[in-house]
Amino acid sequence: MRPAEELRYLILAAQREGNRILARRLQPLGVTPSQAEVLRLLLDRGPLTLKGLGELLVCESGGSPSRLVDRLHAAGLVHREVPAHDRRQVTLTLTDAGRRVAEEVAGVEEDLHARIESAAQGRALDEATAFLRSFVAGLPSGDAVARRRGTASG
Amino acid sequence: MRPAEELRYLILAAQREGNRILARRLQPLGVTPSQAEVLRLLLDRGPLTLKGLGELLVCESGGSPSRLVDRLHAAGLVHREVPAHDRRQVTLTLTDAGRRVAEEVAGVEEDLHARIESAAQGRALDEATAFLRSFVAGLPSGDAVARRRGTASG
DNA sequence: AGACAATAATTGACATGACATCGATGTCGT
DNA sequence: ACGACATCGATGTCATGTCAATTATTGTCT
Repeated sequence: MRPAEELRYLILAAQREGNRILARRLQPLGVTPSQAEVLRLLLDRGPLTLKGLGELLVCESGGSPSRLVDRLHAAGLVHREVPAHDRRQVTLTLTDAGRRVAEEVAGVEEDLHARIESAAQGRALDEATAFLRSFVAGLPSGDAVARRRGTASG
Repeated sequence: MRPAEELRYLILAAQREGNRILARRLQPLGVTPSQAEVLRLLLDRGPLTLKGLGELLVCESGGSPSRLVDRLHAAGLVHREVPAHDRRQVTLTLTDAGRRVAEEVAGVEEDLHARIESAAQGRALDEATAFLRSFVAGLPSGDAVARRRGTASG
């Protein structure tokens, strides 16, 4: 098996398994991994428009995450408001319930990050990080990660 | 941003972008990345049952890939046969058309692998590979990669 | 003002993925 | 033989993801 091919499948496998682990841990909170990413972004970066949110999301890298936000709104976790100065945009905020869930999500993520670091077992993650940064540079979801690395939390 | 968190999102981003690149390149062939994985496995590893295929697939790591194969069968790329000795098992083979497409898929994958190696830029991929192997070890799709590494091609 | 391009979000269509459940079929113990 | 159990696939349901087309609204140019 060519090294690049194995790496490609390992990235696919890691994403799938990481997502499954996260999904199971998030299940008691009633949210999916994608929904959790939205909640965390709204918690850390205050009000966002759908477009602004889309530029920070790694999941749902393309178009606008309307349907993703729809479910969070239906669940009472996200508040939507149409500002008067531009009725094309939608301003998203966490409700009180949404903020509570978002904070629990942060705890769940801590566990997963600990598992990632334990899998590293002293190996330097810098090389892997640099490689992946290079691979996704200039692509939509790569830019999303870069934007989130740029500022405070996220 | 915590290193493990960035790495987590980079893996997600790399998987998404890699999949999009592959999907665009496969579009002229009329197959999706997941379908391409099935075709390649059938090309390299002769007849497979649905269960056997499922154990080698990294995508669709869970249950049985019935619906995935359904579309390939509907497209005339995969032949299904029910052996007499155990009518529970379905034997999958490539049709002639399926073999032609599978061979073209192999060429498309070469391009993507070249792009991966170019993103590596001399960086050692061994560390990244070892880290990801460790992370997915013992999990379904991690085992699938290991099984494929174990034998001849794939 | 009026035509027209640009922007933001929604929606439709299609294929995955994950999980649970169901039906058919073999196997095995008695 | 027969009934419990295991195995394999198929199917239902829900939530993503991706792309393209549509709608509503705003900015711009003449």
